[in-house]
Amino acid sequence: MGQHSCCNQQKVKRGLWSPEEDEKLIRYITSHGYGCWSEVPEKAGTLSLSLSLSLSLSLVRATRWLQRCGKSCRLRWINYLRPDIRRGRFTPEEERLIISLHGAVGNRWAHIASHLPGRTDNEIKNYWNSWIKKKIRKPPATNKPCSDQHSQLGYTVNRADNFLNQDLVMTKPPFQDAMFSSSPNPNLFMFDTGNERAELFHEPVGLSSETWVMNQEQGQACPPVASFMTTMDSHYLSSLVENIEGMVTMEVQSCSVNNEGREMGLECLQRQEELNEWVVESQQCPSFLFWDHAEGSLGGDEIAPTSSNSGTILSSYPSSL
DNA sequence: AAGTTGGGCAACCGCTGGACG
DNA sequence: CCGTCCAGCGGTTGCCCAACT
Repeated sequence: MGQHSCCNQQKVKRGLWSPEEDEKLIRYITSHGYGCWSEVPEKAGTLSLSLSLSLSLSLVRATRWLQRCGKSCRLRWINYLRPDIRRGRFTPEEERLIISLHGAVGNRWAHIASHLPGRTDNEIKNYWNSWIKKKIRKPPATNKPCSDQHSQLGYTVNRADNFLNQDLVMTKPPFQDAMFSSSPNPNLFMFDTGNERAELFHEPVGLSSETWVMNQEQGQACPPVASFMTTMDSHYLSSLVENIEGMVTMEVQSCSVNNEGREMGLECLQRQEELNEWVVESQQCPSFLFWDHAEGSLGGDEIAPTSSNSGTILSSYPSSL
């Protein structure tokens, strides 16, 4: 546990920043900008020296340098002192965006922050972690909007809590398009690939109720079941269950993934038949999420053609999200 | 009133990758 | 190609303070 390399040169202070230190940094950055963070502490202190002529010499000596490492200065500026920082509670819109983006990109806080002007990655990360803690502690809800319908249909309505103790695969490189290209029902899945992943979360294809199609088998109008696969972590799963009205949760236990996803697809197909009934009854438009909690790695190139994975199918992704 | 607990969050640490000599 | 430096990132720590006992 050594000091960071940039902190070796001289004795640096750690811990909370004092208002004086903040002032030094702000003065320096606003008048000079920041080029090389490692130079900021000394230069900021020098600037402060010229502004501190009225102080006693000893005090000036003591404050000559901003006794922080450049890294600390950078962090302080980016996370706290920057003028465009937006503070205060997250709005519901921001919350939704965070949930959506987190589902798409995982713990890439900087990426998520880039979509929320004025918010820092640190802030979002802290928010997410504390928020999730709260969610986990919450006692299980007893009246999910769809629970009645699902119990009638024999669906398993899961709560996030049921999954939180399982080993989860955090967001991994996305699945490959070709991975399950010959899945028995091509409508059942869409596969998120690379950069398209986030878009899928924003605008799940086929979720519009205006594009309902005839279900040939049942002869009834039925919304297309737009589906996509993703790896999800427990946090995101929790947020879905807790916040999305009309959440439908379906589970496929211990399905295996063979080289073409056939076996998994078959099981999903059975589920889809059940789902179709529900769709007709409820006039709702769900989609599938595939949540993998398999042992070992899953996702992207790491999916070996013959690997066997357990998995969970979660459905419902209302278009209102 | 004093001690304890837990949440919020600022700050730190270690790692990674890009730039550059 | 290799080594060094540095910015940036995500995980983690630890402090502060309010709520609770």
